[in-house]
Amino acid sequence: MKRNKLWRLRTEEYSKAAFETLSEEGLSGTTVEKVAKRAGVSKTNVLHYFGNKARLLEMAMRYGNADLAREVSALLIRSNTPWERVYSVIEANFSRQFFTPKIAHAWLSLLAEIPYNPSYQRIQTAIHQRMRSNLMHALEQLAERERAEEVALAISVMIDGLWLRCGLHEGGIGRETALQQMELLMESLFPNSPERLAAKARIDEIQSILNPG
Amino acid sequence: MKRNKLWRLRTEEYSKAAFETLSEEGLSGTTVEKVAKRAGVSKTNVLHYFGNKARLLEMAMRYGNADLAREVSALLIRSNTPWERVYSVIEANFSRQFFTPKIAHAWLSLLAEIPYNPSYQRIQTAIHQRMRSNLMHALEQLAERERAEEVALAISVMIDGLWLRCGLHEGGIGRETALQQMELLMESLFPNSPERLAAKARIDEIQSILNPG
DNA sequence: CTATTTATAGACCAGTGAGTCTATAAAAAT
DNA sequence: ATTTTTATAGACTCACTGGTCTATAAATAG
Repeated sequence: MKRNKLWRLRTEEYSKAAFETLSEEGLSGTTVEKVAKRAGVSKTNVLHYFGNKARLLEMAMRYGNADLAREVSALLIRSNTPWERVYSVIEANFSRQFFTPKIAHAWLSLLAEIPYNPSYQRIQTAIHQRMRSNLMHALEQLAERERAEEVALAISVMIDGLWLRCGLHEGGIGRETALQQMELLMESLFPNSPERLAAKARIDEIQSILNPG
Repeated sequence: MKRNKLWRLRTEEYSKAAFETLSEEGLSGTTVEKVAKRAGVSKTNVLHYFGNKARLLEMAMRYGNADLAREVSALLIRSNTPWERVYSVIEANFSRQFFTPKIAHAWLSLLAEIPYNPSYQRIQTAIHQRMRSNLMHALEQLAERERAEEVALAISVMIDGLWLRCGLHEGGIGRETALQQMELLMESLFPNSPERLAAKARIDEIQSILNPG
């Protein structure tokens, strides 16, 4: 089995279709058949590429994360200071394109399965680990390690909580509210920091250039 | 259909069985048959009381919430100050008996279905609404309405996020870490407040008396 | 140009799960 | 005591789902 371009193209297509199906139908409503139909192919074909449903959903999870990871990277490489790196993580997580109920639904569906599937568990652990690592590299330059540690956790837990709410209650929490909440947290954790606010402003601007609308 | 004592007894039993099954098998692994087996009856009988699976899970959701609600009440009625009421909500949510991966798993499973089922949505909205209301009554006496509003949201989002993490990554977040995180948040939001710390200490004590171990 | 591999689909299979039908035991009502 | 209601279970149905088998078209290799 050598993986051609076609192979990569198809797996990408079908992972995407799976993620979208997940977001519209929920986990219980997501069948291989429906994913195939959405991609406009036969379910046999989907199975041909993934072998079984679990691997399909696993790839859907990776697919969903890839977008976010790119967004974080795009902001990180343009960051010059620790504070800018912190805000890169925050802004990317609430980007207009990604922080939507649809996507949050898909995530929720996958999260719920994590405790019962070691593969998903590993993927999710890696995702959290990377967020923690991104935050820690920046925060260690801004506070002692101990505090950096707990602040990094606070930030990422708050991010998770806001995503949860976004998926839960349609029209409840949107980008604005979420960013306002993050800012409440940041301002409380690090009050009176002009550097922090400057960094926030710069990343906000970069983000609105990269990703207008 | 007059609902006897037997009726209430059975629905309670089966709701509990459903909640436990959910926590051990996940949503996809939870079938009416399994719930019935766990309760030691036939699946026909379970269906006799609930009509269909959706209603069974709906009741499981209410069942899971009832425990928490009692815990909150038990602390609230013993609270004398606004700060104590705030900490009643916090402490109850991380009570040793409830803040466990098992229970978090069950919640996660149900949360994931909320976007696709209006009934679940209503229940969850009510739960969030009550938490918000509990927090607001207290916080309005401690800050202007606007700020009380956003602080209440921050607290409840953080609680949700910690529950999410508790369910996700076995051995990741436990009561100690969770309470430490909540305290980081509270200390940042309301620094240098002896009244707040006194309230925390008192509620902590009451809770450890009500619920030793 | 033929042979082999890869991509795709249709038909099919076996398992399962929700919900119903029928039957009987228990309880309540009259 | 008899009739009606409620509780419980076993057998069954029907839909659906993941996955396989077979077949064919397309592509690639030799």
